[in-house]
Formats: sequence, C-alpha cells, structure tokens
Amino acid sequence: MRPTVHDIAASAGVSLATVDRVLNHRPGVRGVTRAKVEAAIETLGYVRDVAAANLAKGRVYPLVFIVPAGDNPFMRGLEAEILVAGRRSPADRAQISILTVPAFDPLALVEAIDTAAADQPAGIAVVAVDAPEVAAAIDRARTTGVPVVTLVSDLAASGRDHFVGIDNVAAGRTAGSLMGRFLGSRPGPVAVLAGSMLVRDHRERLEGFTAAMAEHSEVRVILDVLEGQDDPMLAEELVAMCFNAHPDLAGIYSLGAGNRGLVTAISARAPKGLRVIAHDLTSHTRSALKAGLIDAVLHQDAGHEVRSAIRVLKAKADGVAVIEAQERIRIDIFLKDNLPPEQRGDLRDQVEQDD
Amino acid sequence: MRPTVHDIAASAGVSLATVDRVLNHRPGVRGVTRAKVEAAIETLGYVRDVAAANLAKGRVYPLVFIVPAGDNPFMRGLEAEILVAGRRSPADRAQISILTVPAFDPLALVEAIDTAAADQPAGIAVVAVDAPEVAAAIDRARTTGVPVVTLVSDLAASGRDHFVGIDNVAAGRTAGSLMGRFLGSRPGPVAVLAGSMLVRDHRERLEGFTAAMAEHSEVRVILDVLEGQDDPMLAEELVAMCFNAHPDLAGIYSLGAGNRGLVTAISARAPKGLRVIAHDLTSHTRSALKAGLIDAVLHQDAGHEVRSAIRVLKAKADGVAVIEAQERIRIDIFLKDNLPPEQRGDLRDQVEQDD
DNA sequence: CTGTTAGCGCTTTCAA
DNA sequence: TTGAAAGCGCTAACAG
Repeated sequence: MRPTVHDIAASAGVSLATVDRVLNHRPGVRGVTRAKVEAAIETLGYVRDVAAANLAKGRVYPLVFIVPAGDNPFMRGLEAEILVAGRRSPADRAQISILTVPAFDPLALVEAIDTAAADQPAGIAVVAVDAPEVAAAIDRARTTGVPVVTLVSDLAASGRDHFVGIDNVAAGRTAGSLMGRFLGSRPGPVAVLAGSMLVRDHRERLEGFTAAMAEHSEVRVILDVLEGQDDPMLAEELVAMCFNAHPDLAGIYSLGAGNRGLVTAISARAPKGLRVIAHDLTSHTRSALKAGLIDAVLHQDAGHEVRSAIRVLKAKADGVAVIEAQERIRIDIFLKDNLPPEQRGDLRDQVEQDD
Repeated sequence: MRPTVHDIAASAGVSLATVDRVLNHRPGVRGVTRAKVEAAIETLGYVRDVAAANLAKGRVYPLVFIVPAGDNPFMRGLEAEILVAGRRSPADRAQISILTVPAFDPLALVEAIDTAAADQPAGIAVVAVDAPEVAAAIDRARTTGVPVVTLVSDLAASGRDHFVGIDNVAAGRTAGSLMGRFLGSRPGPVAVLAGSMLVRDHRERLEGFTAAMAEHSEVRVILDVLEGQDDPMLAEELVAMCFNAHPDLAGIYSLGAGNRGLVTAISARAPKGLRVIAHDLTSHTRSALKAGLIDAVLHQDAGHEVRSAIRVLKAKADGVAVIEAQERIRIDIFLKDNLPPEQRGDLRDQVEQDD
C-alpha cells in the first residue's frame, strides 16, 4: 500500500492538519516541524491522492468559453467539443458554459468578455479577434483576477495568460513543404485562398507557406492571395476565376475556411494535375479528400485544444505552473489514407482521456 | 450541486446501502424497491462520482506489459511510455509492471506470458510474435480469466481481447500515397526496406504501400524488398548496394526499424532527388528529417498506445464494453515542419491527460 | 504554531 | 431484503 497522510503524520510525529499545511504550502508551520514532515514525505515516498484531495476540497472551476457564431464548420466542431468536455466536466470539477458572439465583431466580443468576467469565473477561454478593444477587455478581466486564454486565434497584444492553438507559421511551412514536394519540377504557379489578411492566423500561415516554398529548389510563382472571407460562395467564385486566368495552375493552398466553395470549384473544372492542400478536417474536406479532389488536409484537433484550455485555466486558477511544451497543439496531416474514423456524436459520450 | 447517493436515498425513502446495491446491480433488492430507486436516479439525474467510488473501493488493477528487449528505439520508447504511465498509475489505480523478453523469441515470450498470468493480474499487454505457441499461451491466460491485449504487433490467430496499434495496411497505403505524390512523373524505381517479411506488421505495410502506389497514374517499378532484420548495419549495407545497382532510384520506403543504417547510407551517397519515407519518430529519424535526408516519417504514438492499452484492459477486467472507434490509434505524419517538440524525460513527469 | 474533528461521495461489513 | 455505521485519503473549520 502506498503511504497516506496518516503514515507521514505518524512518522513525523505530528497531526494530520500539520501534514496538510506542509503539503499545501500553507503558512503557520515552524521551520523545524516543516522539515520533519518533508523528511517523512521524502523517505516514505509519499504522493498525494489527487482524487481524494479534490473530493475533500469540493472545489469547482466555473469556466467560460467564448466562440464565434455562424456556420464555420471548424467553430461548430469546436463548440461540439466544448459541449463534450462539459458533459464529463464533473469528473474534472469544471463547470463549463459557452457564450457565442457574432464572428469578427470586436465590440460584441468585448461585451461578452466583460459579462463573463463579471461573474468571476475560474477562467475564460476566448477565440480572439485582433482588435485593441478586445485586448483591453482581456486585460480588464485579468485585472479582476480572472485568468484568460486565447483559443485557436491568438491576441498576443493582450496580456492573455496563454495561447491554446497551433503555431500557424509552422502550419504554413508544413503546407509549403508538402506542396513543394508534391509539385517537384512540374511547372505552373500556385494560388493561395485565405479568409482575410486581417486575421492573424491567416497572415501567419501565408508567411510560413511562402517561406517554405521559397526553400525548394524550383522557382515558383505564388499568385496574389485570394481573400474569400471564409465564405463558400465567394471562395468558389474567386477560385473559378483563378482557374480561368491561370490554366497552368499547379497548386492551391486554402488556408482558411470556406472550403465547400473551393471543392465545388475544383470538382467543376480544375486544371489537370492540380495539387490541393486545405485546412481543417470537416465533412466537406473529408469527402473531398476521399474523392481525390484534395490531396492533403492540415488539421488542429479541436478536442485537444478544448481539453488543453481547461487544464491551463485550472492551473492558472490554482496558480500552478503550466508545462508549455506539454500543452503544445499538434499540426495533424491527413491524406485520404490516414483519415481517422468519423466520430458519431453519441460515441463521444464516453469518457475519452486523450488520444 | 449535483445529486449524491444521499439525495436519491432520501428521495426513494431507502438507505444508502440499498441505493448502492441498485447502482452496482447487486442482488438482494426487491423489484419494487429497485424500481423506486431507479426512478429517483432518473428524476434527479444522478451520475455517480467515479473518483469517490474508486476511493471507497480501493480497487487496484495490476497490469503486466511484456515488451521485446534489444536496442530497437521504438520499443525502448514504448517502454519509457509504460514507465511514465506507471508513475502516474496511482491516479488511475493501475499497478504496472514490465517484463522484457528477447525479441523475436516465441518460447521466451510464451514463458513470460505464463509467468505473468500465474500472478492473476487484472490484465496483460503483450507485443506479440506471430507464432502458434504464443497464440496458445495467450489463450491459456484468457482461460484463467486474465484479459490480454496485443500491443503494436497483433496476433489475430489468438483469442486476444483487443489489439492496440495502428492499421498497418493503412499505414502502408499512406506511405504509398505520399510517395506517389512526391514522385509525380519523375522516373525511376522505388525500393522498400523492411525488417523481415516474417513479421505481420511489415507484411501488411508492404501490402498497403504496393496497393497505393499502383493506384497512381504513373507506372513505377517497385524493387524486391530489402530485408534488413531491423539491424542498422545490415540495412546500411543493403541500401548502399541498392544505390549501386539502381543509380536512378527515385524513392525508398523504410517500413521497419534499423533507420540509423538507412540514414548513414543516404548521407553517404544517395541518388539525386531521392524521396525517403520512414517509420517511427526516433532521435535518428528526427534528425534526418531536420537535415532533409528523410522527407516524411509515419508514426504511431507509443504514449497513446500505452494509455489505450491500460483503458482497454481495465474495461475488460470490469467486464465493461470498449468503444473500438475511440481506441483506434492514429497514423501520424511528420515533416520537418510539423515536428512535435522533443520531450525531455522530466517533463513527462507531469500529469498528461491526453494530446 | 499545532491538534481535533467532521465530512467530501461512495462502498462495505455487520446486524437486524 | 434492508439499514446503520465505519472508513477510503484528504481538507477545513475550529479549538487550543
């Protein structure tokens, strides 16, 4: 049997309360006493039973997630993952609530943040919009003592405690590296379809993509960015026009949302041998991948992100350090051949520890 | 506050013990009483606090992992992950012990399985060798009531309860698909370096690779398999000979271990523009990826596999169903641009829930 | 500064 | 067939 607080209390010749104080770095223990207890902990190899501690504490962590509304499939998937986490949240003593706000609307976001902070939750996770008012709102929340993490889209200008999301420059580089290998010495320019260059993630992905493409031996023209506003209709139109203007188009990198339009345009008439790389595995990109219309999809696992956000916020609430390297979100690459199984909603009801 | 056993006891007008009996489907409760309790559970929306239940039960799960000895980096990484899981095992009430056995030695493996089963642990996870004696040993253990899962390498011929590992045919297909895209219309044959065609995983990977390559429009010669016995020296030699015999070699797929030798041969003198895809991220493949000697690495996350094995074995021990789709292990693809950070050993000391 | 005591939500003897 | 009471490992009043 592993040692308990009773064992170290006995071994150190003190009471349970004193052991507890030492364990939790609470004040009111003489140096000598503390040393005795620590020695006992050390020699007995004591490790605290976190489950029992939590049970005794009865502490809960009210957490607020703020996500953009709208039909962006990635965001809807993110929300679904938050709900999943919410359903098994009793297990990790988190109480999760979700606030949806109009997309790309700084003022609405500011209001949501202020509202959330007013309830003094244990933490706030927010999909940030890159605006000074938003940064200010985040700073206000933190001043009130509420930890804030940015989710998916960062806002470094704010004093947010942590960013939960992928390294978008690296994602862009990965796409560029893949595209370079896919194209080899095949001639022709490459197009980039983005949502908006006003969004930080998209700018960063483009930057990484361009850099990685430049590293390849073949010289290749990268056309002016097509800004599809994450809107399927507009994206389709822009891509179709691009096909017209560049019949020799060799590749296209879609670094934002609106991939439904992209796929429509491609299946209508794409230049022969066109290589396509897109972001985020959704029902649309998944089926396009299977059909061979898209070659590869870069992905960030929303479930991982949500669980990471919860861990980080709880850690911040407790004033405990976060192991940054451990909370780094992976950039997944999917081909049609390594697609994960489609998760039915009710399967996710089960406890899912990781993976 | 969510309802507790006390609440349902009060609401149903019975004692805690009776509630517990109903909750755990234990006998000795009248039908009417049971119905009353179940009604209360339903209307109050009760969900059991698993942590508290485990605390009260004090149940532990002794689990034995059997892995091959030797300097195969993947296996050593696997063992490291088992140790990591072992260190935080108190949290999930698992008591993990590791048995190492000579690699590719069916008899030694049989003995290890029998020894492990003799202690009547809650479960056994074994990296299987494809031999009838091993299948028989696994069946013996299961007859004794000890659940067994195969890990990384399957043995479907046995009655193992579950296989924890990647779909190796799909992995081969992924490699073939990538290779096909990398090579495009560039001429030249492709070589395959394997450990041994006697191992099931390797056979399956080859099968998938060949199939995927055949699907690509370009006709391409796939050379006879080089069997490197997962031995760096032999692998180096075989690859070097292959370079000699085929100066126009376009690509090489290394589907087993021994990649240190592969990398040495490549860095010595590889045909210009050679595309290389290997398996398993190790220090060797990682640095070769960074150096541009390898284009892509397919990977199975040993940490995920270990945690999945633990979950599955505990579920089997409790006679609870496993959600197969949820326990499916992903095939990861790494380029130099999306490499995960190198985990320092001591970082893994922290609790890592998933991801 | 230190100890006593009750209790978190659940399980488990032992009696009734 | 049912219930009372003790206890899992830890924390948190409240006393001393």
